Amino acid sequence: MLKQILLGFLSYHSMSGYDLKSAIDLSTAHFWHAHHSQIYTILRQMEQNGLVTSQLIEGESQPDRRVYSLTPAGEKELQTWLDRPMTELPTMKEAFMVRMFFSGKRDKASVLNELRFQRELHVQRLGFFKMMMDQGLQNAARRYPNTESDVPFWKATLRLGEMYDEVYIAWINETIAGLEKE
Amino acid sequence: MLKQILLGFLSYHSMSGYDLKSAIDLSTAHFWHAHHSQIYTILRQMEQNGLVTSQLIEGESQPDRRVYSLTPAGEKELQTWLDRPMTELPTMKEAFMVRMFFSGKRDKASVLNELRFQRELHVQRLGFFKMMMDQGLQNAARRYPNTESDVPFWKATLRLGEMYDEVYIAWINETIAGLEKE
DNA sequence: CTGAACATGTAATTAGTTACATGATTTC
DNA sequence: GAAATCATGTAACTAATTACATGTTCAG
Repeated sequence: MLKQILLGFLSYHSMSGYDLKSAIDLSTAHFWHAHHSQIYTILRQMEQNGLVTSQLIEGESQPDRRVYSLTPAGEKELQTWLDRPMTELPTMKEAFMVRMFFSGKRDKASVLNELRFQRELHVQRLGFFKMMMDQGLQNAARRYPNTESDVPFWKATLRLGEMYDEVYIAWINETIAGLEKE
Repeated sequence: MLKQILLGFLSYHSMSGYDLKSAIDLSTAHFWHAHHSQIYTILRQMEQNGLVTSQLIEGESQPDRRVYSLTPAGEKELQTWLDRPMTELPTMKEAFMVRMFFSGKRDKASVLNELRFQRELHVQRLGFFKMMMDQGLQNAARRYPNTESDVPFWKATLRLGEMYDEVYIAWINETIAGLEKE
């Protein structure tokens, strides 16, 4: 999956591993994140497979950068993947639910604390999503050409982030209320 | 994470890898699933580390079963994990959002089809959640002793599944409407 | 007689995380 | 003078997926 993300970003324009890491952190991280180590590794791999090419750009005062560009093969790979619709439910991995599932014998107060802490984290991220919705997206779109048609889709993924955190917060409130009245 | 799930289920009562796989499919799969190959591998691993013990039970007409039980060390491991609250947001991996994010240049009709297909899948799963909420949970709790205090937590994770699918369906409707009016 | 359910495993591969490793420049 | 940002990589390890492999019983 990370391969597709890198191909996708490189289809907007050429960039370095560092740039890709920043782009991911600012946009896809809430539904798919990556460590820089994995990004650099996969970029090298894709280069060997002819999906991207790289060019080392020497910086005088800044560190050198290795800038990657899509090859026609890489572009085709991305298109092929996009053209094959997903026909299953995406699988989730939600560590917090695992904890909740097995919390029946835990001290109730500490479960409540953990829930409140999680709620705070979701509230914070929700704020970030709202801020991005207002400002971040416009800036991103202006920076690069030919991304007008992408904006509604970027916005849609952000919107799910918002809705998800809202529902998660509602779920925490409901769960806290349920535990307290027992 | 799967290790904790296996420890958690074994804390209810002893069971085989096959049983664990079924239990996961019926309960935690929507927030954490596992293939049988991984389950069997981790059980062996945990046995070597002294967290569980196993006993081969020969079946005359049925195949042999290897039944695993928690050791005191395993129980302690589970408790230690439960007692250390989660202080970060759980990381998500949502392949469908990756597709959406990069769908700006796709044929609009095929994106709409994919969205409608996903909606159908969520509607189906939502039905399953509602059914489990009504019937499944009671049966599960009755089957095993000392799980009364766990029921509200099982229910809570199911409830999040419900809420999540509901919000996902709402998001799909919103997204389809947005794309259609463009 | 066909498929589902029962039942368990290994091997190969891919993906992802954590740790190790370095070093300049800019901002507070 | 310290911390953040820029910038790239490798190594070790853990986790997860896919494929290979086998065999019985029961229901329709």
